[in-house]
Amino acid sequence: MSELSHTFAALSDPTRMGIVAHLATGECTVNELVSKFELTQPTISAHLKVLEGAGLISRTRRAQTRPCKLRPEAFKDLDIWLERYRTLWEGNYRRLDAVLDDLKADQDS
Amino acid sequence: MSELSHTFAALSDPTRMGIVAHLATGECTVNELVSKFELTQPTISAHLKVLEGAGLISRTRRAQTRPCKLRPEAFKDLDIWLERYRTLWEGNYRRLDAVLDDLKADQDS
DNA sequence: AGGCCCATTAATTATATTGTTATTTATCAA
DNA sequence: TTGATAAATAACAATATAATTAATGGGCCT
Repeated sequence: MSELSHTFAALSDPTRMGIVAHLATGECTVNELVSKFELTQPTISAHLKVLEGAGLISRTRRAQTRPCKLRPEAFKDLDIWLERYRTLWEGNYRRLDAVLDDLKADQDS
Repeated sequence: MSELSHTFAALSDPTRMGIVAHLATGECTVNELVSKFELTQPTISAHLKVLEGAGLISRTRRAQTRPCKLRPEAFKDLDIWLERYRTLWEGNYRRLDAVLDDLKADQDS
């Protein structure tokens, strides 16, 4: 149910990629991101909403702030998707059977 | 110069994800894709243009047809990007040093 | 309660995306 | 050269995205 196309859409904006890269260093609040990227605060909030909707980040409440952090599961899902294509550039020393099964399943759907 | 955000944008459309999945089975022409996805030929052509612009596919000329195939380098680039985040969900048995170096480089830019 | 700070929501604008139909270009084959 | 087929381009409509400013909501102080 994770709708990977939403994840890709969320990552298709350079600002959001930047936010994600920044969050890789650890949690941070909206205003911290506002001062890092030269955009207004509502713009940053909108980007965070997209990232959250795609499952790339999660948010909590701490006093007045709403710190966000990366959601590992989203990245794991990306890796699983990419796995299908790994044989394109790597020797096929990984699970080629799984790749073929996936493709078969796609054709049935 | 590979502009990963373009790659993500290209993959953010379900039709284009479908095209990519289909191309994983091998080369195919525009019309083959038209009959697989229920969209008009110009629409498919437009999608292919986006995928080509993002470097995800390459195209050749064979008689009247323009077969397309996946470009492994694009997927490799995705994997390299994802590498930074792998420590989020895996034990950090991979190149943690490289991850930290990357983050440092980002902050300088 | 009143003020301050962090963040969201509303309204608006400009631009990009995705699809359509109609037309054009290009290659093959007779 | 003519006709057929493959694909690209043009013109256009509908919707989505990303940014802004202005207004609102909510938690923390004294």
